Amino acid sequence: MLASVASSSAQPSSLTISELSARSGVAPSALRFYEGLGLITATRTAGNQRRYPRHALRRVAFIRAGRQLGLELREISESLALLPVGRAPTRAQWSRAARAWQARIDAKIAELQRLSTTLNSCIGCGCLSLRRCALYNPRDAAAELGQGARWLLGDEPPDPAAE
Amino acid sequence: MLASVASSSAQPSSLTISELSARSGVAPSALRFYEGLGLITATRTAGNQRRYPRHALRRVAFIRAGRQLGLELREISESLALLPVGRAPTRAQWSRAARAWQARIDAKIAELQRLSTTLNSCIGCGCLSLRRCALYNPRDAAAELGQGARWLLGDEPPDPAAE
DNA sequence: TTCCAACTTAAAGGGCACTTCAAGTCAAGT
DNA sequence: ACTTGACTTGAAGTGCCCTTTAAGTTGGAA
Repeated sequence: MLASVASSSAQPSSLTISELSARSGVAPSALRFYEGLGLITATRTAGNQRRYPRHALRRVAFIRAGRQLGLELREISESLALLPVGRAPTRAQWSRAARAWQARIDAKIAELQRLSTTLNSCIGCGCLSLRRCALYNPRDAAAELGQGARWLLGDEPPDPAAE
Repeated sequence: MLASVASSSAQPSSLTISELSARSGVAPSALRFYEGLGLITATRTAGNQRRYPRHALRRVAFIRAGRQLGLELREISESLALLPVGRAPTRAQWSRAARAWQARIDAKIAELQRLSTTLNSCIGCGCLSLRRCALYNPRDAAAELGQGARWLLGDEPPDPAAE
């Protein structure tokens, strides 16, 4: 079962696809899929089976982190391009790659916090007007309408016609 | 062009699908799709065209916010069930619905911050070991390995065999 | 009345990220 | 040698979220 080649001890110098799958938590089919997209690479044995260098694990972890972040594989692929394929990244390389993600994470968090405060303010002020609530006009609500009556709960202040 | 029925003034009492589309930023096809899933509803004119009450805009905004959050339409549908279909929500109803989202937003932010600190620590300490880096074993890395040598950059400390 | 833009439907298509399947090959133990 | 489990491929299937298309109807202005 152990497909380790040389060292029978703790760390095999290369991983089979099922080993990489087990250690990364990513299905073999997904790993093949990633390979098809060029996100990871593998060498082949004489019998045409894939063997992954250990640092493929890093790439896969990177991919999963990106997916979790909500990025598409194409975008992940671009960030991944900052890391060397055949060997472990240098500290500088890793730093560059990680920093690229950092920006996206920060943006994502900021976006969520904006949504959060918007929702909170909707609760707090009871502002359920279609025209005034920031939820409806996310990008320009605050700027566009600086003042105006503050009616609660109803969609509109005049026009009591119900439907 | 204006499909407003009664009031020719500022706010039509109901919206055509293209009006709702324009005001929500969601394509008509998506609105029909949402309707098929029961996320929004519309009355029909004598000629079978959809007419949306103005507060449909709120529902659509809610849906988009949820999508932005990364939720599936099925989950959004559940939260949406807290809001009344035929009229504007009361403050209490809105509060309940919004609070449900708040929890998810908070969780998502926490998750992103975890990823952020993980990446940062990887850069800071230069920890690129496959076995030690939190990126590889997100859930148990910190717990599993409390001590050990701190080698930098290489995948492994012994076993200098390259491939 | 005539015209055209906007609307209707059902069905098919598309992008993404995979998974599943079928049919076969490889590796390793007995 | 044989068996069994892990591997290989390409193609098709899946789930989600829509979009596009085709063919026809409606609504409002000229």
